[in-house]
Amino acid sequence: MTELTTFSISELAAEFDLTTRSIRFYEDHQLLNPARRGQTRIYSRQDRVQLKLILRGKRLGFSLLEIKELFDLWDATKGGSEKQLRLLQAKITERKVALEQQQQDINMLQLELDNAQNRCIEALKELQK
Amino acid sequence: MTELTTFSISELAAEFDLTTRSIRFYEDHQLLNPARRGQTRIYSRQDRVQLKLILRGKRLGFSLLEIKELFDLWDATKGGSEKQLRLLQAKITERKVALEQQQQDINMLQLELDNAQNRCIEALKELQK
DNA sequence: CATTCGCTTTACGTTTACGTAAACTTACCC
DNA sequence: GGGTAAGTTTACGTAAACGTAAAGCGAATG
Repeated sequence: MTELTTFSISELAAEFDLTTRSIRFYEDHQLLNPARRGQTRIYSRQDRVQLKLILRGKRLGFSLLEIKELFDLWDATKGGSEKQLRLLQAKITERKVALEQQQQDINMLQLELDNAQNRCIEALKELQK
Repeated sequence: MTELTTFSISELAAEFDLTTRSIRFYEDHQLLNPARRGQTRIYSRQDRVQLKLILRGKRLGFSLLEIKELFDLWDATKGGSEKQLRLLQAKITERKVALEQQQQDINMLQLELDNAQNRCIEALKELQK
């Protein structure tokens, strides 16, 4: 019962619809850290999860640098000093505030889109006559 | 009873915490279209609303081009042909789907941030001992 | 054994969203 | 009317996030 537990770079590229160039770019900027067999990159399921997180962050408008910051903060939790941990707390809170702002933005925009849609429907009705 | 109904470029820059350069940049790319008194730009409340929308779009990770597209679509509603209107419908739906995806992303990320926060709190408790 | 296929590094090019500097009007204040 | 504060255009610079091309390695396939 051998589960598929590793991935090649092009498998991941296909699955998430991005280029291998992008994936290597993320690695260059330390957002990924796959194992190697010789020169070839081998991605674990953990690496794949990590990639998912990157893409999620991107969809939310975070820069790669900000995403890296979040990863680093997360890693720092293990064995951080009190000062580190308090800073981490602050950062997390900061993110949460930003996300709440985004929630609001989304709600507003959804209202406007609904609005536009109605206007659209009305206009179509007009044309029907 | 004279209400404050127009704004200078630096007033808006101050209010929304951006540079005048940015505001002029948006105009260059047809996201704004303020009146002029001589050379000087004069922004109406409508212009201010428009600027708000731009910033909201940006916070949601839209590019300026995408934001312009939304504006154009909105404007096209007045006096669009049926074909235009149907295309607009499709675009709006597309946007709504993307926003729902973002909602999900936000929810997931919020869970993870809560998670991280708890982990943080636990780590602090450990240090307390 | 030659080739093809996928992966690799290296490196220069491109787009987006502004920053920054220069050189110039316009408006207002004393 | 001289200065200064705020506005203007023009133009070159820059960081982020890749695209794309070149040139090479390693394995497997006919």
